[in-house]
Amino acid sequence: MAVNNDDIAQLFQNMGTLLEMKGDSVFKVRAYQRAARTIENLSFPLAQAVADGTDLKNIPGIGKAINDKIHELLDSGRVSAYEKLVGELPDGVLTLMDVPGVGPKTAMLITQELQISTIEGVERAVQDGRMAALPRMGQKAADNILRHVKNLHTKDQRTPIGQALPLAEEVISQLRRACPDIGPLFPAGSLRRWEETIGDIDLVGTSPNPEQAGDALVALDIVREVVVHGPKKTSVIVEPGVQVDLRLSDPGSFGAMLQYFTGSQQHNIRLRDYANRMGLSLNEYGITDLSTGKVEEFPDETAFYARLGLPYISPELRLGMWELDSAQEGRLPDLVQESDLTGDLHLHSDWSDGRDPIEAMVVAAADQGYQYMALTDHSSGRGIANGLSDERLSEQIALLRALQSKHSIKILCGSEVDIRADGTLDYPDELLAQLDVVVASVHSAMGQDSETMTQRIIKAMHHPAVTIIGHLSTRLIGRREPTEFDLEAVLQAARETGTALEINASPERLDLKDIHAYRARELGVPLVVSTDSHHYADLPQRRFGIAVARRAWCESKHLLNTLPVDQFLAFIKAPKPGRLSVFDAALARGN
DNA sequence: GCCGTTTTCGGCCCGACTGTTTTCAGTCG
Repeated sequence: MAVNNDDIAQLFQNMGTLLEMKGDSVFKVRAYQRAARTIENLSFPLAQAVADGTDLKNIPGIGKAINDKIHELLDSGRVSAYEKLVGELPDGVLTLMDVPGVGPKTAMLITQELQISTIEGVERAVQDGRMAALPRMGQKAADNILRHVKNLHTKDQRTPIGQALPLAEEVISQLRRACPDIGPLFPAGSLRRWEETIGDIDLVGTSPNPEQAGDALVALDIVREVVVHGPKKTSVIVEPGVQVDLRLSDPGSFGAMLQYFTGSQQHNIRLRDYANRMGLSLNEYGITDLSTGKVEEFPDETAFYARLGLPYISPELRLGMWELDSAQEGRLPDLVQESDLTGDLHLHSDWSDGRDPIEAMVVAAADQGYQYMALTDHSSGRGIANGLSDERLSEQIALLRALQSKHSIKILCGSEVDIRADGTLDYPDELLAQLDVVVASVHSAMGQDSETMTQRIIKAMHHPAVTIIGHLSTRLIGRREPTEFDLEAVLQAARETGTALEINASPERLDLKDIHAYRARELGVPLVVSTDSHHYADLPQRRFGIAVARRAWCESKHLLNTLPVDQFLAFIKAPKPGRLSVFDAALARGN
């Protein structure tokens, strides 16, 4: 079986944990954890890189020892040092770490003293009093463990950003009503970095009276449970089971606070390491000159980074990967923004499974400030989505052409055509040829093996009418796993055939995902951010798609639908694969 | 285990909070 990056990252994460349990150097532990974080954020598969002869030691955080272990894993399917560690430690220690509040030390204590290796065993040990009797334990600590175990059953760990962001906005609005003297108040953490799923909601703001604001948070009706409540930090669980952390500062030091709580942890570790070498120390209150002990405060992040001799680094880039090196060298990308989009190329109406009439979608697109839009209802193979028959599509094309005279926005005739299991499309070629934009998507036979799925998608890309491949992996975040396919081969084919790939902005999809979009950009594949709107009110969801593009280090020029309408039309009117030259020319000009 | 505008050896981010503790260990982010 192929070993993917997530498998490798998990192995190193476990190695770090096991070493920590053994009491090994915390720096060694951190090295493994850093390598794990880096590997899960890589845009390319390590297995492929090794096969191509890439020196992995060029990747930050990977040195000789970890490089050797990766090679050993890829060659033999196992890592002897890891197996030895697992053998030395009690069974179940890693399992117990799944319980929040149970770290390496507690997991070791429980497994060694009570010979417990399962979550169920932990539950029983709390109930019969054995847990509380352990050294450095007590009734309260034991009860807390039980509470977390119970939560494990009810709540699955991470919240999709599409749910977390509105929830954060609701908590902010309620907190403001309850405590009007709060100043600026923003989501920080993974939400501000626009990660596709959120562990907990970090809120950061300013207040003349932070303790009062914490009290107000605890008292909100939506709060189900208080986790911690101290003078500087308050954490609660709100309905429907998401943790919210609140930190407040003086306006004068807000920049340091926001930077600190935006993270990521790896970004902050690297930034502090960098600062230390300048004789500076960073914390959430400011920057301390280590030689004088003097603390400088910063009202905003731009000033904070500037004190370190760095340009502002956008939160979407703060992963502790390559952003610091790029910042030092002045090579940070000028990231694409929502306002750069010139059109939406994936919109449904009530002709198929959308909720609104065609004209409502046209008006909504014009309201976004777009120069063009493509209506792309489903093809007939989507029986359940009320897909359009050949006749109804012909009828719709005629209607759209007629509608154009009433609107200044360019209306493009399109379709979201099914890619059938064998890679053929759901409409005859003559009909497809009449369309301006064809989004070809997989909606069926998602269980195909990787080789079949890869060939199926590539075959669709070779079709002269196919403009864009829609939601490539078909995943639904937290609900449906992505299909299996060879990303590198698909990206290669996209480039060769002049086919664009969609970043589907619907927050339940976000497909391409960030690291795949990153790889696509690296390989010069034209990308599109479309909303797949089924309702006129869905068009603003482009913000989620733009966030993915930004996390992929995309500038405006990397997206096809930032082109002015005349250039975009030139692209779709040119035959494949030569149309790529239109995109490449824009890429070279940098617009 | 990784890394280097001062180093191939000697460093390695930083603080809040809880629970069990009379001064701190463990966990989290």
